[in-house]
Amino acid sequence: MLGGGKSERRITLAEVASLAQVSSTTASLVLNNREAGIPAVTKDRVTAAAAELGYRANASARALRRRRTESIALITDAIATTPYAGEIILGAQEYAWSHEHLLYIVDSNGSAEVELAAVEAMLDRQIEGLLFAAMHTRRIALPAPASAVPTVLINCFLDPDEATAVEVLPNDRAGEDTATSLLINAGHTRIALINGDTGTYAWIERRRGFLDALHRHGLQPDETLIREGNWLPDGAYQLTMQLFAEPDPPTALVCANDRSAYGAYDALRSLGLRIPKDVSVVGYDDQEISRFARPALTTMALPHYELGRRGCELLFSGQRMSPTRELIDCPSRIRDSVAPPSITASAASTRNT
Amino acid sequence: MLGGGKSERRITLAEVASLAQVSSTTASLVLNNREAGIPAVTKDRVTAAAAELGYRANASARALRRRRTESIALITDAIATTPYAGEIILGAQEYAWSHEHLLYIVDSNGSAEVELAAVEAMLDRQIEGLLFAAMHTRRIALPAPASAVPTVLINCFLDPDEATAVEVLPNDRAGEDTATSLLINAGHTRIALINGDTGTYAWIERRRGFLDALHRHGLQPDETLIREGNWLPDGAYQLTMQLFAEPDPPTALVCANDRSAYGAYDALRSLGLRIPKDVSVVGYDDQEISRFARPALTTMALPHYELGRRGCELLFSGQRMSPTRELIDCPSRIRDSVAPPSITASAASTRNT
DNA sequence: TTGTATGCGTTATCAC
DNA sequence: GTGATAACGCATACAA
Repeated sequence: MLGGGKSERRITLAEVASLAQVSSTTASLVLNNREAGIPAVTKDRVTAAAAELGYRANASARALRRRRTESIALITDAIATTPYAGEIILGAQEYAWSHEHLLYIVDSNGSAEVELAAVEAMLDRQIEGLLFAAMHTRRIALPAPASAVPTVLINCFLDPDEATAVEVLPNDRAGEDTATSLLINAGHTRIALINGDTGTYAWIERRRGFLDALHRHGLQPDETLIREGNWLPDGAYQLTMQLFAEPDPPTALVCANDRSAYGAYDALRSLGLRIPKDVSVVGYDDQEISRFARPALTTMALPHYELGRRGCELLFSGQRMSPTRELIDCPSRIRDSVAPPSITASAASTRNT
Repeated sequence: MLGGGKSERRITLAEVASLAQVSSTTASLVLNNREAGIPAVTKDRVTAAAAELGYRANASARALRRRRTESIALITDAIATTPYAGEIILGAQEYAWSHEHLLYIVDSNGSAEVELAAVEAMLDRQIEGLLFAAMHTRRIALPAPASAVPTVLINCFLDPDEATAVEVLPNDRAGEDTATSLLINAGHTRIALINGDTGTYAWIERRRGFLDALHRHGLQPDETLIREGNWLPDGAYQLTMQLFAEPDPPTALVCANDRSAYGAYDALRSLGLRIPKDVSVVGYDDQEISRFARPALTTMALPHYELGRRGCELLFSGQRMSPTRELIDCPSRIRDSVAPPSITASAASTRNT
């Protein structure tokens, strides 16, 4: 398999040296910019010879000798399921590239077995660092051999008990705080939270952020306005219908993800309520289509690219990797789904009480 | 940068051989399953020693010697901009993995300079094959050095003049034919095409497929029903409004991409037309949100994963790579946006003539 | 059946 | 300043 292409043998350092009439030692010195005080003439002869022959160092030989491969690896779960999460890869790759490193990538599909095998395959290849990334923020376990090499976790984290790695996570808490504050600053006081399933990082942190915002603005959270769906439009649709069937409905909805916001949109529309005139809505995740929704959805973006980039940066920073958790802010995407509460809507809701 | 991890020195073959009390030759033979007629006892001693020490071959040394790295590279443009296009990476990576190869990845961001540098960096590392992938189907140019190694183009193609590579592309033509046929089989005869900008592969092929379907079913294409937008909702919105402002409007819309379909949805909704009761709509691309749209959009999926996988498979197949173009079918996603034309709608359109 | 010797291409050591 | 020479870890031709 994988037979060869135009296999012209590659030029070796020895050939360059020979053409330049120096030893390969000198050639190596020159081509690696080891300022060992080599006269310019010699230098020029070597570089000229290298250029003429189109010499490029054999990375395998160099790696064997130097014990450095200038490669790192990124191990992910389920790349494909999350649109735009691929930007994590991009961020990591671009940072690595800008530091003369290349990136290997393996998607484990969530299989611990594959993860382990992948780490071993990478270590065999003498990679210099390891990046683990999850497409949805979640807890993971590190394959044991990973400890042989600096490791950074991107959008995932270890069991706090054995938290022994550098972690980079989106600041969902601050993000939902921001989103909620958008509503509060617009004048809303009865704000519902449509969350997803219980237990995940996003669920916990976004809920916290929601409550943070209320508290900071001196608003009492109303537990009856905090609901749990399934992160999907249909769940949010149901919840929205319920919320507005009850007395004193909210004037604004914090949907913990965009998909839920779409469900809420549908529900509100079928109730004859206008967005944002009658009800304001914010989402989370900034899915592509949110920009095109009508009205365009105000939401928080996940900093996928930045997570990948920063994770890689931390890996390269090479400080003796004291276990830390770094939070990356989620930028807001302010669009058209938020407005001040309408008199009538709030009056109506008051009347219903 | 990138200082070390727990740098326990790795076990070498020599150490295994020494523990097993054989020469490194024998150890090598055993561990590489070279059935050179080595007695089971010796074999066992070696494998036991290797296991005990946790020996794993140094891939750099092996690559230097064998001249094979068991690595390939994927060079992409703009991974991030297309949701789900990342599946190309996944498909390629999984196929490579299942054949004991690892995948390097570089995103060139469309820069020819980066592409060239990437190819050279990859060749330095003695990769065995090269994959080029574009996130939107398009023509690309291959950096010259790429010819040193087998190369496959995924979702992109060369200038036909110098078509000298293996190409794997989505069969947009057959796909749009299928989509259009869905409408025709439902009974529609006045079908409009809302296409994107002029000139791209998708534009050309989807248009062809649309016409193919009409012809095959004995329908005369009506040029006034073939419109060009901008692949975006707003363009499709305008076009839809125009189409339905004219006499004898269509009863069904073939939108050449899902985003256009969303724009059409909005336009139809604002015209008070119901989907699919009054007007049927099909899209193309199967964006995530199409599943959640109301009604759920019938559309064609791009076979990203399969493109990546098949591309990699062709690379490995290693046939002397005669330049070929292989088309991968786009699976249909049949949902709720297609229905037979309503009597009133078709009656109305006839009346208007 | 197994071991010795050599080379893969590069870099490091240490003379000159 | 420059050049032999050895060594990185492994695989193989050849010898025994």
